[in-house]
Amino acid sequence: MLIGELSEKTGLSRDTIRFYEKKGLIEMPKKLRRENNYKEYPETVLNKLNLIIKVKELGFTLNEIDTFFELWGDEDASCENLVFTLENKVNQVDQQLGRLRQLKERLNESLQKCRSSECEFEKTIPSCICK
Amino acid sequence: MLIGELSEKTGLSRDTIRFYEKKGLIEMPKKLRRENNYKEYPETVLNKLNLIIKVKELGFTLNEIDTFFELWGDEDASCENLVFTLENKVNQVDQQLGRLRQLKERLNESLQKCRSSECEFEKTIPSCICK
DNA sequence: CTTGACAGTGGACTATACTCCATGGTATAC
DNA sequence: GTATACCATGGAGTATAGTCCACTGTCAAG
Repeated sequence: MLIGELSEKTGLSRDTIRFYEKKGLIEMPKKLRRENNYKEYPETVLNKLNLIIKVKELGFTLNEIDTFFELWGDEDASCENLVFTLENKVNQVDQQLGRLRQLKERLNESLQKCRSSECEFEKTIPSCICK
Repeated sequence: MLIGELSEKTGLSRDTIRFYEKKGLIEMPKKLRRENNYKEYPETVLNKLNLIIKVKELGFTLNEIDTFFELWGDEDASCENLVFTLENKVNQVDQQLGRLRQLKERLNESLQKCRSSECEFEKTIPSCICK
């Protein structure tokens, strides 16, 4: 199929598909062209793009997805590698959650100070933030 | 003081200070120069940079900080505006927390499938992610 | 034939927060 | 004088994930 059809089937823009191709996430051998040099995208590329979409939804970056494919994009792919990859991402998310919780605490501390009239401005600098 | 001293006192690089100045976060009137055209940064700029550092630690972007200063960078500044600003940021953080929690759930769902041997590869596509 | 849509390629742009590079001037120590 | 560090300015580069622009070619419909 041509890129327009692929775009429609995946919901990705043509530019996005070209971007992924340029980035190496999908591969098109030179011979997969029509006579007018238009690219004939095979079903495998459609499948791969759908996978990219799903994996991106799970919070993976394009670079991570690239590494992802290297790890288990072969015929020998197994769920062991995948478990490892997913566990790593869960860890990342946990760390982010931790950081956000801390940030929220700090914000609430400053808020408390502000609300309790302890806050004052010294030379446009609010004490609830700087002390 | 010169930019090197300011850099040392704030922990920010010279380039970062110049970047903030270019971005308008700190202001240097043209007349605050030495005879050799070197900039003479007053104490107020040091104070402001320290505030920027603190506010960035609270999760605000530089653009947000810019708006921040407009709201309560005047002599009439009060904690009312500040409370509003901080509450908004807490809300943002809460939303991010929500998104991350959902993401974690989805990851754990895929992980569960993977671990339970329900997972299989169809044409390099793992079913735990695509089904 | 003309027009409009589609396809291809390469490059620039967007947003964010810096960081690096190039060039030229200033000041100090050897 | 030389070397080194500091200062100034402007512009490019980095990372990420696209998006837009310019140009050329192809194809189908009017």
